Amino acid sequence: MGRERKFSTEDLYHTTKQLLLDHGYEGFTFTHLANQLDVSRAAIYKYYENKEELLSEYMLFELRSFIDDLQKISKHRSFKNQFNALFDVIFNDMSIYQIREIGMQIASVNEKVKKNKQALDRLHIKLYSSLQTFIELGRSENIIKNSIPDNLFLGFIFQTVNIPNTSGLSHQDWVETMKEVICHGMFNKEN
Amino acid sequence: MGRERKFSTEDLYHTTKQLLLDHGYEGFTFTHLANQLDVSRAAIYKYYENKEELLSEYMLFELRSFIDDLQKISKHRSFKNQFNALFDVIFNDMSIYQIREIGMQIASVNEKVKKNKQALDRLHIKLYSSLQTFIELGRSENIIKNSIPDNLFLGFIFQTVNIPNTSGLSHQDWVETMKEVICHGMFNKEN
DNA sequence: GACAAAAGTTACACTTGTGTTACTTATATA
DNA sequence: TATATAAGTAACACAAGTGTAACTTTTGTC
Repeated sequence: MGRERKFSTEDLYHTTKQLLLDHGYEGFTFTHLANQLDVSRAAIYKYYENKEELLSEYMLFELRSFIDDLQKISKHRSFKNQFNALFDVIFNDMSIYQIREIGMQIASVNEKVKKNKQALDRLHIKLYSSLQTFIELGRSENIIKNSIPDNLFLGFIFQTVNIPNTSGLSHQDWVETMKEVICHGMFNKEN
Repeated sequence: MGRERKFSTEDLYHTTKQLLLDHGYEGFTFTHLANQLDVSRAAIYKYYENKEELLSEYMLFELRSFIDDLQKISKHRSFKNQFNALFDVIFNDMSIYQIREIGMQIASVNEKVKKNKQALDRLHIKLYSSLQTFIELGRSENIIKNSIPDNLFLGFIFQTVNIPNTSGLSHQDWVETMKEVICHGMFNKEN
């Protein structure tokens, strides 16, 4: 019972993401959010005590769905296939890396937020260990260079997502060139 | 004449940079800045009409000194030497890329800010054309792969700066590994 | 020593955002 | 159809940031 909602959780998360990417953590306000959703600000307080609570819940959602996508990668047997699948996941939604950085700014203003942040930490470890097995596969297949530390390998892959494609290349060509660079570098072989 | 200043422009820029990196563009306030500098907020208004004016002036300073550093690179003859020098410049101050992104958010609130932003645009073009000749040298020496667009080449180099070094490697080793990856990729040759 | 000028402060009016309370509106179901 | 209940709003008190005007403090120079 009760009346129909004017905005779904999906609406809310979508708008939240947009506002975070446009204005950053400190620029994100309930006032903006309510205006975008075309509801009163107080309506949002029916569901979340404050901005930290909303953002931590949103981050949990975002990280969970990203990990879900990542898990599917392990279904591929060879490292090469997993590598290609990873790129598909990352380039499917190019904002995970930025969003994750924003998530770290959330202050633990109450117990619920504290718990959400702990849950985020646990998910983060899960994410990392999921990627760890991916890297180990690459090392056992003797594909990844031994001189490269794990976090450099991951950092490189995740940072490439943030390079804006202003080259005129199609998305597909762009991603392929990116892969080529990550695998074999930007210099010709003899150098 | 007049009394001694409590804070230098250098102090101000240094604190500005720190606040920008810590709180982002929307989190940067005159109130914070004044507190950090241990002066009254009104004192800052003696020199800058508003936050946009201060930030655009700061950005000009930052970009100018970066371009100065870059210009020195062209003194090296070979592409390889220029490439190494570029890395030294970029890793000397790892925040340029982030700062530049923040600079784009400045609103043209008055004529002075408008002019500063135009000056920033011109400097940005100067920066890009300076890097352009660097890339052209690399292409003419047949070192850079033809398949790689200019902006991907530059994007890769500038994004690597943002990868946090949590590997335990020394700064020097980290930078060297980074170079290796950019030049020849993360995969072993046979793959 | 007086005084111009630069540097700094205090205080005020204003704007934007927060969190809460008391209220109204809509709807499933008993 | 009445009614419990969930959804939504309006309004208030408060906090933080902005921009400005009137003031005081310091210092070099005549």
